[in-house]
Amino acid sequence: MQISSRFTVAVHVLLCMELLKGEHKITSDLLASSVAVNPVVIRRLLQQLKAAGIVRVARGTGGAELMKPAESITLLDIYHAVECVEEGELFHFHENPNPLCPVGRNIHGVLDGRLAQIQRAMEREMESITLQKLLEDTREKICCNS
Amino acid sequence: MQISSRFTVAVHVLLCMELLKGEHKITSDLLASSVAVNPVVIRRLLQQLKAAGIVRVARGTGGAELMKPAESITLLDIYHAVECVEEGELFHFHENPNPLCPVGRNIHGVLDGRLAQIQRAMEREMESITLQKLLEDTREKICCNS
DNA sequence: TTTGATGTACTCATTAGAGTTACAACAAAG
DNA sequence: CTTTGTTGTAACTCTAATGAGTACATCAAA
Repeated sequence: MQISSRFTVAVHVLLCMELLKGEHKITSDLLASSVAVNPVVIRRLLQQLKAAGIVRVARGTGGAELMKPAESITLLDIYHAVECVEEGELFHFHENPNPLCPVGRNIHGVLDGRLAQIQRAMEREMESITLQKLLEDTREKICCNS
Repeated sequence: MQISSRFTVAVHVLLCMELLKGEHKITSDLLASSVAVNPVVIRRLLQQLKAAGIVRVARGTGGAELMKPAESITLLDIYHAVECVEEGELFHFHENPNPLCPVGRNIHGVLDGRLAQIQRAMEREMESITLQKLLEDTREKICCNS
């Protein structure tokens, strides 16, 4: 299975928030129109980002903004905020291997560490990419094609 | 979402094939009993591993075995064999960002490379782990607890 | 011809994701 | 204190992927 599109949508939304602030009030409708999904999907996503301390959302009056500087928000933070699965659980392990089989009895002991190692490699890479870098890349591209 | 348990089941199955050969004929029933799933699930999995050139399955008479030495089978090979998604598609990207928004217009250009970079990190780690290493780890553990 | 496997077509249940509608709760402006 | 424009959230549908299971035709070798 793939990692949910909530992740790429979340990055998209955060970029919008920083790049369009000033020009527009950042409402779920505006974000929904940029991403091209239903506004309710955006609102649900904003709730997850809020719970993770990444954004603030103004109820009533409307509008959302970052709660931290973009340099201190990494792709890993965003990933953890929007992915529902427990930390350290990228891989789905089959539950009840047969303890009577020498392999079934030991498969967890052999594999668990390896799987964690693979996941860590992915997370390290995510951690190395900040929202700030993506903002710079985006600004540069906007310059070229507008 | 998590990576399907087909992956860990596949690793389990391949370890069984090497460690139990000689002692038992490697049938889907035997493997199913060690993994604790339905034999049909195992047969379907073996078809995918066969298509990837990793195993040979004896129709009629029954029995399965590796087609390559365990040193030359990596976790990445197994992952590619059993995961249905296209190569390079760990992340699910939202399809139609709004080209009228400067962010929507550029989000693919900004993110695609980064996502590929993250996925490569994961795949490099998978590639570094061979079935042979896992076999050695398993033999060692079996020694200790039998 | 018997035997014990595999290969595969079905059906079914469960789960996660995503889309949509509807509406109560809310904050600020008038 | 009422209007206005939003957010927060419940309820529902739809789709796709996974996984479980049954049944049976196909097959190879004894």
